[in-house]
Amino acid sequence: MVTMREVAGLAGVSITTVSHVLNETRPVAESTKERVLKAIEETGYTGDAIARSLVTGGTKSLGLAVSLVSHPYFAELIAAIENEATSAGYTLVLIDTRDSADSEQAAVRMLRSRRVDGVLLTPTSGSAALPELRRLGIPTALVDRLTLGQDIDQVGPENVQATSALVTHLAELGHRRIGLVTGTPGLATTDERVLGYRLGLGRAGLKWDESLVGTSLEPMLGSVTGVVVSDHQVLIDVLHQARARGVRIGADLALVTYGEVEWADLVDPPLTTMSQPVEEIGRTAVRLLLSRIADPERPPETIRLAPELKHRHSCGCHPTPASTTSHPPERR
Amino acid sequence: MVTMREVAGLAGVSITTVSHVLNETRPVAESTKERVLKAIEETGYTGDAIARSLVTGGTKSLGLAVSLVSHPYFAELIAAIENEATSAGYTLVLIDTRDSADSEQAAVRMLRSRRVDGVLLTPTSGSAALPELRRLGIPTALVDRLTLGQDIDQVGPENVQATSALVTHLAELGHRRIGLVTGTPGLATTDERVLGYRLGLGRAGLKWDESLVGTSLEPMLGSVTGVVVSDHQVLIDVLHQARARGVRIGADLALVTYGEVEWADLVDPPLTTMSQPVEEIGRTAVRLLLSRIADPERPPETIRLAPELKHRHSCGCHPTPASTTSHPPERR
DNA sequence: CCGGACTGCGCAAGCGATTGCGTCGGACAC
DNA sequence: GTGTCCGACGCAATCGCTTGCGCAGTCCGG
Repeated sequence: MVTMREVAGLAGVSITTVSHVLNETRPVAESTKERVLKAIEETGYTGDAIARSLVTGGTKSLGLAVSLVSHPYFAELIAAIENEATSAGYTLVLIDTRDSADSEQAAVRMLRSRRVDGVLLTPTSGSAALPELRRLGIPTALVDRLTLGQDIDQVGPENVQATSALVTHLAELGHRRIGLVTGTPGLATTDERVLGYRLGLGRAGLKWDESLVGTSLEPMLGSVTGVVVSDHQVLIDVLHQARARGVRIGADLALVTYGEVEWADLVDPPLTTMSQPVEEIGRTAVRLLLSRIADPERPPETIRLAPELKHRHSCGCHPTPASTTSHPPERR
Repeated sequence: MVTMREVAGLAGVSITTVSHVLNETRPVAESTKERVLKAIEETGYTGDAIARSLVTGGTKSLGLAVSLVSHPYFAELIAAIENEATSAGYTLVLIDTRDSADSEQAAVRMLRSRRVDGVLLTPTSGSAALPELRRLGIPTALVDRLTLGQDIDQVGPENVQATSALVTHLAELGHRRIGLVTGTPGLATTDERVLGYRLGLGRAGLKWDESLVGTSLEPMLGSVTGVVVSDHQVLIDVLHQARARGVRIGADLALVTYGEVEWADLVDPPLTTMSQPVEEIGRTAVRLLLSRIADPERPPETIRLAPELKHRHSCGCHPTPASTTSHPPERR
């Protein structure tokens, strides 16, 4: 690698000067500056982030510790994060938490030893890494899966009201027995959606029935006329199960779902989905983290971004501008 | 951050000893070793990869420079790569090439300054970064998009024979006018698939017709009875276009496609796809890169992994064990 | 002609690790 | 008792950069 010493030699100055022209940290005579710049050009000098970090303390890098396997919007989210980070001059160090507390712990340790300036984390349930990060005062922002506490920066979708709205929609269409198929139990996101489901039930004057909630459609198949699917992963299962049982979505079973998938309008019937602002979540997370790095004393923020209902046909009603305000027929 | 000095102080030894017990680079008395380990435990010492790298030269990190936006299997690929890298003790530095030569150049510069031990690259067309990497002798492996030359390590799908097989399948079903809808022109992958398409045409005794090849289904809609879709991105467009025009896939138009998407069997009809061994591509790429890092003199390898035909219904034939060997009716 | 202010740079001390070389005891052979 | 060897460990240089301090000139007012 070409070092500052070489550049300095070529330009006939000290490495001090080279450093100063590079960082513009003190005035350098125009003519000298030019010589240095030329030398840099000639040698193809890139600088050594390692050495620089050693002395400055910062690394201009952010750790991204997420669960690669289980994140439905992973690609989009990561792209948004990468963009935002890069344009702020930060590099991303990616590491998979594998959705296990141990891996997560190891991942964070790794990031710590790599001295990242901040960590973007999608915590697993029972995360031990989170308290550790806080104890060490490492700037951290949570993405997508949030904690109940308000004492840390976090960004994620609004789940309670949104899920409630999904239930409400089905109820307004006349459904009285509405099921909920959830994703991985124990995750904050899952819990919140269950909560929203109950809320929606309550608002529609319907009663909670434990047998209508589960991680699979199968058990509730006979007893339900509408179903809310709370997770992308599980959506695919649900669709398979319905097909296997000959249940026609939209006709026999109204379905509304989380997971704005690219194929939502390619299946039959097109899926009515709750679409999350993934990109905005990613962007916001990075901003939050960067602003915390800049000012560690700033009070933590919890940001909930509202998802958007994409009204299509799987809920059983054909989307017309005012469809949800009409009085649908009573069912069952 | 807790440094080796603190640990050494606590254990009552020199930092030299701490370093040696950590790296097992020279024998240390059992009792001393224990004291050091205990001190490490107590302080929560993680080591400082930055400082370590400065002296050792290596960083135990790999740069992953891919196009985030345009990579269909991105999530899977990256997960595979992350896994393999992590289990080899390497960390991933992720950066988006944005599929532009300039961004790519900047990305690689960045990785260079971060002193990654090797680079995994999905080159853009007209990549300037590639020659630079080679000139500097930075270990590099190409993923997914390959170059024609054999003088660099690279892993990707086999495209020519696979595309040819797709065409052959349609031809065997009796189609005489078979179109090709391609992804981004100029990419090596696209070129290879076009080549495979011609090859398949030739094998079936069909003639190349320029008007049957393009990046959109629309123009060839009337004149074609079967179509090969060479890219995930474009597949969605094609499906939309077909739907908009009232063309029934499988019945009016036989379709075979690249892009083994998770929803392939959820649409109607289920899609016959060429499924790429994404995970294996990722794993292999990392292995190739690591082995190059270990032995820079090893001759470069080009590895093509064969995709697998997932036979479903969109090609117009119902998949039965021996369906492709039967004699289908002549069409058109 | 002198002193102070300013401009333009270089010296050298770190940053936190690794590692070649040395030192220091004690065991053992003679 | 002395020499040798070996096991167990510490000293200090080094990696490439940043940055506090200080020094040499120049310019200008008094």
